[in-house]
Amino acid sequence: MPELPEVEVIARGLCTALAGRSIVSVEVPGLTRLSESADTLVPKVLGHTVGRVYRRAKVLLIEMADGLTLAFHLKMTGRVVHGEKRAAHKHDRIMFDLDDGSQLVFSDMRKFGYVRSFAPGELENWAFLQKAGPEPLETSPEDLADLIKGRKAAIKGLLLNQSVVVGVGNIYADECLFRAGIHPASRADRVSRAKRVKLFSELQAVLRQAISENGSSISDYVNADGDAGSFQNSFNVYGKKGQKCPTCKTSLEVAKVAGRTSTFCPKCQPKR
DNA sequence: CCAAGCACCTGACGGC
DNA sequence: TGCCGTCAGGTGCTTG
Repeated sequence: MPELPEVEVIARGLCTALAGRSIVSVEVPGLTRLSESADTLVPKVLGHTVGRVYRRAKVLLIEMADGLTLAFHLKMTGRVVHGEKRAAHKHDRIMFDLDDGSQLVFSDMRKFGYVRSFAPGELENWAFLQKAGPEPLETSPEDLADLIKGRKAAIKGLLLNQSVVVGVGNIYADECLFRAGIHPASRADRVSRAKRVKLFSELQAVLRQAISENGSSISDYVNADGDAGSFQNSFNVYGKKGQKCPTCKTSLEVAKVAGRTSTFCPKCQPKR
């Protein structure tokens, strides 16, 4: 999926494209899993005008002028694309026709993603957001470092844990651990505070750079205009098992950490 | 409380 | 070719 940078890029693109547009009709082709039935979702959104589009954690939020909010979680393969009205494609889940003739399409090959609606004021009561940790780009590296102080879990698992800090997935976890020189399986309580601060500084840098490069496209991700990102060209380690470390030329290795494939340099990211 | 493992889905790819 | 196992950007639930 789209991690924080990808959802942020989609949200920024949609905010410009959708603000002021109203929803004139909704199609639900091959529906499999909305969090509520199309019968109740569709009437709620018809006729509403988009106020703004933004992101919280990895969730894309389309807020209508009256406060009604649509929340999209893209999970692994979800896409939200705005463009000219077209016929439904194979994995399209819900299509919103807008008053200027354009169309917003949510598609999701693996069907893990979902769309749900919140009445004005209800969003803040959503359990998913209530248990979500802080935004990594709106919190100091020092404060983030202190959040995992003393934890015995693998540091990568904590990066991926959305109740610790939001927005980080497998790509950006591996990339910031490499930049900070920390082995993904290191217990957080065995990593010095200076190293932890370094880790979150690097996390911020990598997220900001990824946003500026339109996100990372492995196979599914495209932005709101349907275009791929380019940050995948800047990966140091993610998906590069067996290739040479860009710093020391050692062959990159993989390990399962917190259930996820983790690629790292055994020399630059020593386990201790 | 924490962490691990599996479940949810479809498709792509590599090995035989 | 085809079948089978493995893997994939995430999260939620169950189990220990």
